[in-house]
Amino acid sequence: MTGRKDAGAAGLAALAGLIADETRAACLLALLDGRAWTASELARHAGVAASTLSEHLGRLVAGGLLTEERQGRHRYVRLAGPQVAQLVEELAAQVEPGVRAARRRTLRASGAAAAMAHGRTCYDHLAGRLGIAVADAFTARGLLRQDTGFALTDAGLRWFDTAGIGLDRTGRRPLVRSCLDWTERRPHLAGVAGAALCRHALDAGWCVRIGSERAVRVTAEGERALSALLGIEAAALR
Amino acid sequence: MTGRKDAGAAGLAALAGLIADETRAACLLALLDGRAWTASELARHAGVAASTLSEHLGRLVAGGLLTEERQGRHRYVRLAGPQVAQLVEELAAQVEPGVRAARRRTLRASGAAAAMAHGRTCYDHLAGRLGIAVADAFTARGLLRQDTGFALTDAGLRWFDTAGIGLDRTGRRPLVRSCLDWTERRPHLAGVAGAALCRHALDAGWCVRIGSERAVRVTAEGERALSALLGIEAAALR
DNA sequence: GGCACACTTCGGCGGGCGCCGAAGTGTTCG
DNA sequence: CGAACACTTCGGCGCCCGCCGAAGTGTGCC
Repeated sequence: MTGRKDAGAAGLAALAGLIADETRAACLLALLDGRAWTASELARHAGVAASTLSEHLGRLVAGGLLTEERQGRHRYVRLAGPQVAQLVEELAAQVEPGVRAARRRTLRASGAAAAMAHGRTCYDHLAGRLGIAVADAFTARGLLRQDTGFALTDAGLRWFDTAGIGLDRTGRRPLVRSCLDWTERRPHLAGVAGAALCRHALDAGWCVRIGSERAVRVTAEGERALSALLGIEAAALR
Repeated sequence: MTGRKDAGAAGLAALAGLIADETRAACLLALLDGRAWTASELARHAGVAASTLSEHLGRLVAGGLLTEERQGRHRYVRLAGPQVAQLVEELAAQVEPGVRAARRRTLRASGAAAAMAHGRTCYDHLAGRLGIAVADAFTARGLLRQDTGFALTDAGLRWFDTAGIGLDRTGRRPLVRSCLDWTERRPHLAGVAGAALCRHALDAGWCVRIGSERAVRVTAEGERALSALLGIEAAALR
């Protein structure tokens, strides 16, 4: 080692460099809703010209953070997978302590922020107070073990089975993973199980998306289901 | 939302920007050994002038990724905590797929790389084939559950107790966490338990550091202990 | 006290990157 | 077919950032 840099350093810097731009960061955060956005939607969201955003998308796709899907004159992009979502989440969670002051400044300037804190999706699973309530209920009922790590118990596996929520255990993705919540600073349920639960909650009408953002609202039917299946009191969701 | 960027985007970009420089990235990777380095050591390691590195350190400290400790005319820096190590690890793990080709090019150019793949520390816990062997042995003996997440079992807690390795469960840090291994692409044991085990392994002479890098070598005594306590065959460590 | 050493500050240089608007390509729709 | 639209490519501009060497500050050693 004559003083030259590590081979990995260049790769690490390049990957971080993809995120190290405010416009690209805004795109990645927007795409955390797990859906596909068009280039113009992202350009409007980020407040830059279409031509500028086109170049950004090119770099993000080339760097493997996004995948694209062309349909006619539209270019749809989405996060390349759960690993990318996890990466962005983790970076964002690390940022929060510093940004908290700013958030306090804006106070509850927007009702949108309040709705996000209340309940939202985090790529493909539930987050916010709703996500925390679910994770806590799982833990309290002995379905999820959080004291010595983060794993479903056998009772937890049975719960998914009896609830009729199938878990695909064939892939490489972990069955369950903890994901640090931005707003609550506590872990919620991610991984295959978290995604399956979220999908079921949306499909079964337990909660519905608010507007075009990531925020979700629990329906009356959802309150009944969460109370019956997990013992979550409706009050805890408000 | 008139088209202006999210408040979080600026923070995310700023954090990523700290890592998005090859010199700073090389420093962070070097500091993954969990020890404190002086500014000149890092400058030599990264191959830049002392003045250049001084500025980099200033930014990393200001950004909260490093903490510094002045001793006389030396400036010692280290990673600010396990969260930072985790962040860098995760980014680096994401990079690997792309860098693999390059690694294959250099082949086993350096024996140092082979030693690192064999066994090393990853901030404060064990990694490499050694780390994987330990995690696998834990799992095979029913001490660690990896199929439904990643958590110690009650038997696992007892194992630490009888081995005389204390676990501090008072802090905020999770007792156990999975950490994706760069070289093996499989999870190994991190968190409080991983750190305690690594510390014990070094203190008890189960393994020793090779040179000044992160690589470690299992001693004859270590082979006996790992065989007796975890049923790890010495052959699996070579 | 004087010298060696670790680190910091400063000015200056060069390169890279993000931004835009204008022009070009391909798609959809009337 | 022509107009509207989504996206891309290209020049050009300006700024920021990483680099260095030289000079300055503080510490430790003889």
